[in-house]
Amino acid sequence: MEEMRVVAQPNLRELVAGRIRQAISSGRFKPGQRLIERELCEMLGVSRTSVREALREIESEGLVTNLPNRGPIVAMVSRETAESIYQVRMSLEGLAVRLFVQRASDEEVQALALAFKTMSSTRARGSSLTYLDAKSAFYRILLDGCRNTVVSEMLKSIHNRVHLLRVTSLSQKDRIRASTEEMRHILDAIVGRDEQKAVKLMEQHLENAASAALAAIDARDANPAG
Amino acid sequence: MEEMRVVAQPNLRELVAGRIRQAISSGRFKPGQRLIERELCEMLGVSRTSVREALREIESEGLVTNLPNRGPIVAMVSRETAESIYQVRMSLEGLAVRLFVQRASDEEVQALALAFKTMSSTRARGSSLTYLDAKSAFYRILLDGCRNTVVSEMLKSIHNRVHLLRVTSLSQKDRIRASTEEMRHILDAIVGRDEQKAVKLMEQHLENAASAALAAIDARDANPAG
DNA sequence: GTCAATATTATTGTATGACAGCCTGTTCGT
DNA sequence: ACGAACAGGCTGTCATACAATAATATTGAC
Repeated sequence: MEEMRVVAQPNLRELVAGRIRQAISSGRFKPGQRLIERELCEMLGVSRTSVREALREIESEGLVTNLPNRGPIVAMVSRETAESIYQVRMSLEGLAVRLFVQRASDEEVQALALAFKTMSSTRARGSSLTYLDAKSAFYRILLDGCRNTVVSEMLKSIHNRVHLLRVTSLSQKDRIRASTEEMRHILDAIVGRDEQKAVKLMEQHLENAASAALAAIDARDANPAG
Repeated sequence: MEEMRVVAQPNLRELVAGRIRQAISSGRFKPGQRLIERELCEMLGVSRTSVREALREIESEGLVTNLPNRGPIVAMVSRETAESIYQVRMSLEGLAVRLFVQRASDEEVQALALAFKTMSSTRARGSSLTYLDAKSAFYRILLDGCRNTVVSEMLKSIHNRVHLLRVTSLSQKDRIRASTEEMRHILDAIVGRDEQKAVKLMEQHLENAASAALAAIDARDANPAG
């Protein structure tokens, strides 16, 4: 047994989907922007077949909207949809945190604590990019520790859609600081294996996050500049 | 303005996806069965392009699993996955019922009551098919009344995956009766606009449903016949 | 006769080219 | 300036092709 392949090699289409996803999440492709198949093909050096299948996948994640006979555009998240997203997020992250407390090993809890530390220290220096990376790492550990692939998948999708908003954390420095503080408390509850408390704190945290995000959206929508 | 088209005409690929979905949900395609592209093409009279794109869509809903270089099979839901599905379902239907109580108009509540009546009466005569149809109708009203498209979409997907189990309601007659009784109480709470109670009852209901389903799965897995 | 090596086949994964149909913007006639 | 014909771009779908891979059948050794 030379090699145990655990991670299935991704298809070309998976790779393409990943690249497009990243371009959207990173803000390189902006909401409302058309995604023209030919351009994506040239940009990625693959055929329309692969691009189209990748787009179907991303579409079902809600990152892309398909206008009939017009083609795909980067999804534009309305205020209503944003509200819906946050409601679902609250519900599912509540579940996730509860499962994590119930199921995660002490090592996983420790890894989560470390990830939080990294996160809060990257916050100190500027570079909002690495802050988001650290936050992603934090969530990855949380979702893995749940041992529930369904909630994991759904929350990954939800998080991508939240990134699409790109109004939350970035715009309000105060909110980042408060958010980190809230997460510290959540972490404490997790470390103390206090299920109820962790869930409650997570829900409050997301309630606050939602308020901030929705306020930012309202500002955006009121502002003609977009 | 002769006609206000509200419902976008479905693409060919959407139609194909719908047909395949239906074939899976109805049990015509059984878990583990290979879905060979050529056969689907012939069966539906469309090209591989359309079939493949439809399969991508269904795959991301969890109804189909893609084996690398082997192609898609109807998803086989393991006990673990079933547990995960029910945990998520509990969480999201809790949210759904809460939103419905908060937001649904009196007309919608009444429609829900009617749908339940239909459901419980179809239960009296045999025909488990129409019972499931009536149950679908009930849920459609519930999800529409939520005014949260995100939870709606996710629960549709979850319900499809639950159908895939096909061990829940059908196998145990007692369970159907008890389930209907539980739903009656949920409905009562909804009609009374008692949010807390409705959510709690729904969670209990799904807890019971999960127990029954998991027990049936354990029986299935213990039985070599499959 | 059994097992390993090899050939065969079936099917996917991807690319290419084609074309009708739908939008959009433009030009042209009036 | 206003609406109608026109042109271009893009999607939606089909057909075809072919390499890569997995499953199956076949051969051959012992």
